[in-house]
Amino acid sequence: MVKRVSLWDAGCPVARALDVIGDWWSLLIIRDAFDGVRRFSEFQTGLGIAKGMLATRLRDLTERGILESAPASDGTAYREYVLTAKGRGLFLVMVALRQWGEDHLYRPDEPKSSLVDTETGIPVARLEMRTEDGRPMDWNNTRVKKIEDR
Amino acid sequence: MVKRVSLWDAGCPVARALDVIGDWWSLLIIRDAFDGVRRFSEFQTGLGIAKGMLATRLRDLTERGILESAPASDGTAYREYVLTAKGRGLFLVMVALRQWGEDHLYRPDEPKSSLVDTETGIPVARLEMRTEDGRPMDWNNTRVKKIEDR
DNA sequence: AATTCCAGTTCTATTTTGAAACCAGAATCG
DNA sequence: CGATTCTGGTTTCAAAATAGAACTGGAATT
Repeated sequence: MVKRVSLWDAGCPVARALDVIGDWWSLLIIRDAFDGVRRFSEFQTGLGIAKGMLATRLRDLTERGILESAPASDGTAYREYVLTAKGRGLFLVMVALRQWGEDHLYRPDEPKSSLVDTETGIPVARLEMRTEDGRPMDWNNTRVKKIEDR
Repeated sequence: MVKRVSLWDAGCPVARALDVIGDWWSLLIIRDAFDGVRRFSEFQTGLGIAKGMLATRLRDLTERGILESAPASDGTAYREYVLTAKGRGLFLVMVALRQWGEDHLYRPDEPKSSLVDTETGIPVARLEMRTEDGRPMDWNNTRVKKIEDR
């Protein structure tokens, strides 16, 4: 069927994640889902995606357990797509992408949106990496440790 | 005539980020770069990517300031590709993807690799989101605030 | 000097995508 | 109620991206 390369079996969690949500549209659909978009037509007009693409993406994301379809909340007989727990788990990925985008992809004079606490309006702090015992950590102090199974 | 869609101008940092690194191969190349891969042939055999694809991806990533090409460190006349500061800024995206992948894409009995401190071997802690004043935060407590500039 | 290695480019066949036309069932209008 | 529009797709087709193989030319190795 799909001749496109997959690195699922390489055993790298990053490769697996990209296998699931690494195509062009998936993360944008998920971003919109985090923003409260639920209906086919909302995704379609909001993203400017072709309907055929959207249909297959929504189906794939649903099959993969990232979205699920539920009866529409407005009482109509239609259905809507909402994030599952697994899908909501991608929020930190979105935040990381957002922070990187804000840092590197805006001219200084360009207006930016920002992510804030709904109640207080206080912005989200930068994500940071620490060891499990709480010490700050830097990318060049890390390595990937293969765990032999069992 | 049919241009591939770009959401750069939507003003969303996530959309911009995906515009730059959102295609199928880029993040995998960047992942390998974080793992110390530098040479064309290393990327190529490591990823199983077609040479033509790799060549255009490396060019694009270089043009976009994520990689830069430098004289080879082994003394030969070849060149190698290394992450710029902007590229290294994607580390948290990788960590977020990795943690999500570990959480949701492995069967319980499957071996996983993990990211640890080079010195101590202590694993990296889970990323978490906090407000700037240090209170933990959840995805459903956030909203995107548009900033009108100037 | 001949051979192999490296980093590509070029070519072609196959997939994927984007856009538009079409469609059936649900909802809305008059 | 019947006619019309809305919703959520599917089908169709051309254009673009991709995988893979063959080819290239300079660098390194023998």
